[in-house]
Amino acid sequence: MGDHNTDTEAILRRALEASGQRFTEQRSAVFRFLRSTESHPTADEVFLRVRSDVPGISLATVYKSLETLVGCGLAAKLTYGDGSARYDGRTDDHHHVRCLECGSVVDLPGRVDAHEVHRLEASAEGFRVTGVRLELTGYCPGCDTPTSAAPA
Amino acid sequence: MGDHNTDTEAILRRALEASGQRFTEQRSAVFRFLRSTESHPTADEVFLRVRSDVPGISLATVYKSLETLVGCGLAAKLTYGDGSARYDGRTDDHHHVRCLECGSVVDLPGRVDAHEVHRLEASAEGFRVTGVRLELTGYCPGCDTPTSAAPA
DNA sequence: ATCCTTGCAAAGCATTTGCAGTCAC
DNA sequence: GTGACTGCAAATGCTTTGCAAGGAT
Repeated sequence: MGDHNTDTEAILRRALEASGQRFTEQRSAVFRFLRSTESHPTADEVFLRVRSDVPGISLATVYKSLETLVGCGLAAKLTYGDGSARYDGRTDDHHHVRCLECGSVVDLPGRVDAHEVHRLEASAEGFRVTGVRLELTGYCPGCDTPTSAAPA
Repeated sequence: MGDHNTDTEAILRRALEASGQRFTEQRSAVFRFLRSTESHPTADEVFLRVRSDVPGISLATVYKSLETLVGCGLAAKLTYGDGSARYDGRTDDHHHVRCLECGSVVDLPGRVDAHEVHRLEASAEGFRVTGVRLELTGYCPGCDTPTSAAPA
């Protein structure tokens, strides 16, 4: 059946090799953590967490590793207007809901209809469209309380 | 028929007054420029351009004015992972296409079907959804050349 | 007259970079 | 052995902030 950690490592090795880059403990730990969580962590959160696997790792290396993973197509970078970027270990096409209060980002199970996307693409005259990004915004269960951010 | 500049100024005055803020030449110039362009300028671009109307204006004031406009609902802030935020004077719900090469952002005429959005909202369990953001990415006519960013 | 805004300069923060030592291949 | 990677610290670039002077109501 294949060991999960072994698979993950093999995926990383293959992707790195394909672009002439080297497999390192640091990159591996960052990749493993990203794959293991659905929390869309910031670089700093990855740093804090990965320190338990690779004690001496530096924040700069975490940034570099994340950038490498994004470059290999093994992770995605999510940017909102709220301070730091977040990273997503899921590489399949999917959407997110984001809480405007606490900033948490959650995966959506559904996907926007491809026909709709094509229709919009057709109106993007002159552009060669290569991607779509869709994001819902609102308030998560924990933040949607009478005391915080009451509806208009 | 209504004078366009007068209308724009009245809109701003009303919105500012509603939130206890004051009408100033600087805010007016920033708002006027944002309304007059479809280029989704960065704060710095707004600054450079608005200097011809208000010679002594500072970059800090441009940032503050933009923030004020966003707060009043008279502008929107667009954030991508590429350096600086961009500002949009259109406040109606619409989508964008963004060039991955040069960073230009263009308005899309169409809108994603509301039923599709509701379907996705339904899958965002626990969240109270208040907004959608959809963005196409790709290469604009000027950047989509054989020499730059050849397809895979 | 009140107190919101401005402009300036300094601070803040996330991210990137230069470089010497180290490690993967 | 070679060239890529790491860790450190300094640098960068966008944005925000503190404060005194100026301006809107």
